Amino acid sequence: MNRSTPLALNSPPWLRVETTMLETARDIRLAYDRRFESLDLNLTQASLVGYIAENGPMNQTQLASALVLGRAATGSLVDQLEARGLVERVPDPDDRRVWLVENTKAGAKVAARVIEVDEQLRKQIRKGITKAERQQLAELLLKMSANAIESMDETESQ
Amino acid sequence: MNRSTPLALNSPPWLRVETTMLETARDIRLAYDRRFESLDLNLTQASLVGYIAENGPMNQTQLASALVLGRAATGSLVDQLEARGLVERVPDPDDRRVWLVENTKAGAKVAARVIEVDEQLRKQIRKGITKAERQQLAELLLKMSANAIESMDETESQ
DNA sequence: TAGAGACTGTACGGTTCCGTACATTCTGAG
DNA sequence: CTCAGAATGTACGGAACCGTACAGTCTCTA
Repeated sequence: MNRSTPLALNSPPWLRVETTMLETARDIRLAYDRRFESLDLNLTQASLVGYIAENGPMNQTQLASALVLGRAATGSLVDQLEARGLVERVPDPDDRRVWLVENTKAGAKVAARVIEVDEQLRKQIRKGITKAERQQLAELLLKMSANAIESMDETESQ
Repeated sequence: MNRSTPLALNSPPWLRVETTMLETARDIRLAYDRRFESLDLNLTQASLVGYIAENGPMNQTQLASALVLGRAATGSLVDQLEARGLVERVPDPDDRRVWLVENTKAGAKVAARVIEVDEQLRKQIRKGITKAERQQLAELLLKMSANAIESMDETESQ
């Protein structure tokens, strides 16, 4: 046991389930980061490389929306990966504004490992949880997401 | 519809449920931040004030662990709130190293609003979700959390 | 065939948090 | 009593993002 935080149970009373989720998300992100450390990547970087591997070259705006990041952050992310020779920017022949980001050979190799690692870890995280439960979980999450977004829309118009 | 990101469904294929959760957590945090904007607080600040209101004065290390934050971050959080007159540091009579952080009168007032706002938003986020579902959701989350942490412990010893 | 408006990527400053190192203070073993 | 080791809060540098502003391109309408 090398963890000071004793799990979400004795957490702030507000946010109950909500807090639990925030913390679970944090734990999962951390687990992924740890796992990708051996590849010298964090979760975001790994996602980018992996995403390109599965969906082909793509411009930065598309990447940003896929990764749920801003365009600026995505740009600097690509900078980092490009500096390390994992991806490269090639001009889009149809639009001189955009770069198509694609994996280099090295990047493709890393991407394969990324996908492997993801599958492994995902399996571990899902241990003891049935497919039906997962499905229900996903539904609830989406519902909460939608509710949260809806609540923001309301607040805006005040 | 004022949202560019079309929800988690068309997100990176890896991390499926996991990604959905990461994003849901992000949405919820955002919704809280938005909601607390009217009090000029973000979720973290609000949590601190609210937590003290319900649990009484407390030193920073305790606060840090309750908020799942580092001690340094907690310190600067208290700085901010102290500068705004919402909390104050009083010396602990039993230990000259520690400050007891407590709400000022203004802080207590804000805390009451925080708790209200939390209750409201929580209700909205839970719309269409039964208590049983919430309970199951919490269980699944805790299980995933535990799995994630366990996976990190393993990785360490390699 | 302009020219307004939308879109793409980048620059920059700001925020929130982490991790490490540090001075101060407490605590317990001898 | 003393002194090593633990704990508390702070200082500082760094990472990851956001949001805004901007220059360069495209695109569509008149």
